[in-house]
Amino acid sequence: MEIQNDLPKTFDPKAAEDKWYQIWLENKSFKPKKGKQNRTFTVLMPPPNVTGKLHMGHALDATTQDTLIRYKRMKGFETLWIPGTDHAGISTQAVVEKLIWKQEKKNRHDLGREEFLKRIWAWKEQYGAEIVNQQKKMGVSCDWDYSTFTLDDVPNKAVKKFFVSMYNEGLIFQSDYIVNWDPALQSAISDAEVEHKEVKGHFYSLRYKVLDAPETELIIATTRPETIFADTAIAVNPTDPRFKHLIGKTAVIPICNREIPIIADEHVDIEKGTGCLKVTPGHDFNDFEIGKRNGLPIINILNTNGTFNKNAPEIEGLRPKEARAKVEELLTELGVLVEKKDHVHPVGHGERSDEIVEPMVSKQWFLSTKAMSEVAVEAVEQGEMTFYPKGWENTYFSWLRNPKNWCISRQLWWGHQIPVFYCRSCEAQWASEETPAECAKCKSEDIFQDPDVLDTWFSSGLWPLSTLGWPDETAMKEKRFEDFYPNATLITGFDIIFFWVARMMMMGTKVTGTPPFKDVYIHALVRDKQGRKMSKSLGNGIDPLDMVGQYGADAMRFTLAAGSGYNRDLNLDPERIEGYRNFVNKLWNAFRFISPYLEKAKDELPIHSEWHLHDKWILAELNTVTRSMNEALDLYRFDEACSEIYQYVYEKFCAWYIELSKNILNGPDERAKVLRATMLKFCFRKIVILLHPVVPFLTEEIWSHLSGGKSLLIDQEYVEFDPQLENLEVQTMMNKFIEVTTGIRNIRSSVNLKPKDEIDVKLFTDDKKLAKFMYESRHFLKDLANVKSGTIKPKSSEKPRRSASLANAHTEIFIPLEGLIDIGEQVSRIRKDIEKTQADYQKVESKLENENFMRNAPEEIRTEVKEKARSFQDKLTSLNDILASFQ
RNA sequence: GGGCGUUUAGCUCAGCUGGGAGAGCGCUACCCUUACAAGGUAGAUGUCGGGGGUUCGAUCCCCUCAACGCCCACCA
Repeated sequence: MEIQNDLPKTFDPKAAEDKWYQIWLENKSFKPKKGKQNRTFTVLMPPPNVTGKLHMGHALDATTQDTLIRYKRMKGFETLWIPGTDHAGISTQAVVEKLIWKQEKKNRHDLGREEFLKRIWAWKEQYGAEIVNQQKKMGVSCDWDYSTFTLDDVPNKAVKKFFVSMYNEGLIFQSDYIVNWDPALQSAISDAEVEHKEVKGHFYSLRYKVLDAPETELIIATTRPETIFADTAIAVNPTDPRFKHLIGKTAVIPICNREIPIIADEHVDIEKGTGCLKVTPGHDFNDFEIGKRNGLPIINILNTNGTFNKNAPEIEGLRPKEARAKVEELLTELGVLVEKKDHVHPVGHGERSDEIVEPMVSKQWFLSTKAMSEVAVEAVEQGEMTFYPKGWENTYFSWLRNPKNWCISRQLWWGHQIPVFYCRSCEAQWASEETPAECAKCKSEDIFQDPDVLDTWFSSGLWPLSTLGWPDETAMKEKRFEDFYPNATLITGFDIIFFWVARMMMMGTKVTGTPPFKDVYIHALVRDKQGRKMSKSLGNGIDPLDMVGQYGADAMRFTLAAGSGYNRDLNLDPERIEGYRNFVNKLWNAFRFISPYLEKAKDELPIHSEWHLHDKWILAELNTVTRSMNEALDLYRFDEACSEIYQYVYEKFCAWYIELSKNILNGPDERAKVLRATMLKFCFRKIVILLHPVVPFLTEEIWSHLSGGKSLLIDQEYVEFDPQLENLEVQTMMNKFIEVTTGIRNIRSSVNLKPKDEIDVKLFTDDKKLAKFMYESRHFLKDLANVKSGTIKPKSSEKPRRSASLANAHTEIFIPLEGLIDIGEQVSRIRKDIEKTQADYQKVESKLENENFMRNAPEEIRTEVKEKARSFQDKLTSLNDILASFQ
């Protein structure tokens, strides 16, 4: 049969991708539409940072979310997927500062706040647009009209509204408190932004003099000798017998010779170090607490850039590393350095700058999260919000059950400026959503706004609200806040469970009383094929757009979806994308095969009685895969959904159904031809519907042919399980048919028959239904295994001698080739099979002989095992007969 | 120091409530067979990390050891 076909042999993704994306946009397919579910389904895209280009993690975000949203849309939910971008305070400011320094050798202070912000906005416009462009290439079906940037008007209002209300409630407060100070950024950062890394340092033991007890010397161990200038006490444990008598006495700090009290504090660990702790309330978190408990003064010895100030005159102007060397030198000179040994210990580093963070006391804004975090924990405990996979709730809990005040102020320029105002005349301080013209108290016009900006995650925490218009009533109405809040599912990576998920839960629940989403699906982290994190320094990053260009968006999406289940790593090998590109192309070619028959095909299925056994089978299998896919997608098992449909398309549909159809489509029976064409079309429509959420472009392209261009696939209803299509009997029959056919091919291969060599096959089976079906299928066997002639008889019939042969549980297959085959080879092949079957048989037989098994195992299992034993026995009998025929 | 996770075919991984070890890629042989060589047919490969326990039965449950990875933690 020569097929006249204008369709190209390989699918060209490029043309289809741009074309269909444009059409979907024009058709407003991404906009929410009421469906048969009469329910909304909202997904919030984690807004990418405007720092640069998208990476594979974003592609995974996009793929899983788009798959979910297309699936739910087709299932009849009124879906809304909200895109957006994040200003990413520190990151973006740092990137732009670096760029300006490189190009103009100017820092932000040289430019001034206004000019510098102008530059960042220009950067944002450029990269924001590029991000959107990249997302479109991946096929994301989000509602672009909802697109929001964190510094837009409404999010600004949200931030101010929340801040002011928390300020007035007393939950946001300003305090001189010890914070993580990043000297590179010259800003405070939050606990969550500090990474602890193991650092090689030294343990210094210093000798202190004690006044009124000249015979006593205290030995103090420290890793940071340079901080002695800020010490305001020595602490010992109140129960420590070694030092009890010294409590209340005075010690003298070497170098600066300042006198400090020896105090008692529970915090001091008797076992650790020497049992004596130098207390530095200005530059250590624990010491700060000790200082508060004991009313100690605080001394700050650092400048904001990380150098030492005049409070440490001997090392003024030096950086900590140099200062340490200098202090070591001085201590040695004084003879008070008793010991110095190597010591590995964890040191906090800034997440963005990678600089050592210096604890420092400074005036910052804090949000008290204690009450909010309790509510956020409860929401998950009571099932109002569920993590998929469930294990991640532990991570979430561990963070929220140990709440600390969140330092929300940053000494940066790029971000939401803190809406707190000060009066120079009367020193009043107040928070306001509107920018005031005068002091709220004394009406003076000499007022100014707090120069700091808020932590980026402050606005991120309000994202589910602000993207739907909150708190602007007009915007909320327009964006249908009531209908779309709360979100259905949040999809994101585990690295931001603390930063983002926890904060959204706290803040969203605080404002509305309802958690911002019902499900949180945590996807894996994309790594390279060796499992290493993709990073610039390793140069192992894969650019999603490169992959789209090389293999097509569909192939990349399928690869990412196929790798997304409940795993925490996704090791991506570009070869896998190539493999799935081949799958996409396979589907295309299956369609090419069908396309000439589409004209003949009817749109409605004929009545059931006309269906061929093949038809019943392929529909039953389709039904099975439909159920699996629905179940898998409902549980965010994208990997299972993909493997189910992959298997169906490749094995069931292409390898068997299409191959079996050729005979009919080439045959003389016109009615059968129409029926088969109709069936092929029907199944193919279902296949592309099932696949569309993962593989949107190719399926839409094929749909345009299947539907005659009358409708869009994106708008179709998803396939649902149909109990009427179940047909276990037919599936069993086809499995036997496939076994026999494969058996014949197996024999052919074992005796090196060429595909062109026609054969005569003698089948022996006692399964009458199978015998009948095999007989009816004789023409198909010609196509499938080049069988020219054959017979089917009961097993008791006389069998050919010395033939190439094989047996399974139900059928013995003989290909008479006397004189053409190597008898020895055949005999050894049969013997090997006997051995294996014998072993299998003995395994199950021993179970049946085991009294305990027969007594304890459930009926179901016993029957199953008996069934197996019988089939192994049947196969053995047949194999032994065959072996005998060679004697 | 605390917590979590991983360990199954050469590679990447699946294996859902315990009941004859799977997929994809790769590999081998043969085939340009009339949708597809980005293809077809057939095939090889596993002490399911080690040890113990529960059970009629363990890749799956419990204990223990080991290796690797991640997160958290006050830098004495």
